Amino acid sequence: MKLSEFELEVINLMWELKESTAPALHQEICKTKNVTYSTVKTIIDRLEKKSAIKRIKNYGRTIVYAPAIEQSSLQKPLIKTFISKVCAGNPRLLLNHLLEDEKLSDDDLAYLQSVLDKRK
Amino acid sequence: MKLSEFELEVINLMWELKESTAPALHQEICKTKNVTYSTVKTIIDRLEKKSAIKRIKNYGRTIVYAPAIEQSSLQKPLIKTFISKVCAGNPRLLLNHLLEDEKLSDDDLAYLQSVLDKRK
DNA sequence: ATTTAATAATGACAAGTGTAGAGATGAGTT
DNA sequence: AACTCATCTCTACACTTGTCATTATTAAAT
Repeated sequence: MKLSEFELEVINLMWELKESTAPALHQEICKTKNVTYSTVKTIIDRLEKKSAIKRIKNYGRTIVYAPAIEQSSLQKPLIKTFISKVCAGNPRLLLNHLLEDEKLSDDDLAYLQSVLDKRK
Repeated sequence: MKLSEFELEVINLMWELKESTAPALHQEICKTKNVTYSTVKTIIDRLEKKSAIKRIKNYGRTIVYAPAIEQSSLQKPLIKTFISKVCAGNPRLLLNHLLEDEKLSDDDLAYLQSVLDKRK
């Protein structure tokens, strides 16, 4: 399955919220981008056509959607592709960004350390 | 600047090779994908129009191209976007892939260790 | 029961992308 | 000088993507 950037943005919200509606997602997205309800709904429709999300119930006429695929099932191939395409043979920058800008949990750090120990 | 996936693939080769020609790049890409010379040349033309690569000389009629932008100038924003879009708040999988599948140099590992030490 | 305001469905369009064929052109070969 | 083959240039086309307007529909308010 291949999702566009915008589709990815929407399904990410969906994973975060567990379930949501078109009006709610529109509001959420409007915090960062100025797009109409129509635009967001189109993306939702496309996600549905791709079977990435599904309708689970209704509030009045409002459709409630939920993810139909797992986050990791999308992440894995994307990560592989990204690293090979963007960081081809030179992962240092990525590493750097991860360590400096992302908030790694203590758990993540401990994991990192354990891997490093093994490598020695 | 925004490059498509295919454009990215080609300019990555270019960074690796320092300079190259359409026929050479075509051959290289054919190792993994079955595309015609025309297709590859179109991508090269688009990269040129976007000023991502430039002509530096000729061998006979064959044009030699070289990157016109730095690898890191593209990587940085892409990495930021990617992590926020794909790994939204959950960088563990990415970390994992980096550590397990990518060949990190000793230098990279030492760097990692030094960052970890500082965090303690 | 009517009206209204919100939500959904449909259709559309320009730009970008992957893909390639056809024709021009010229460097090297005979 | 003529020819040929590799390479370049130009054009094209279907598909995806971001974007939205319009129209249909119906729950809720009057």
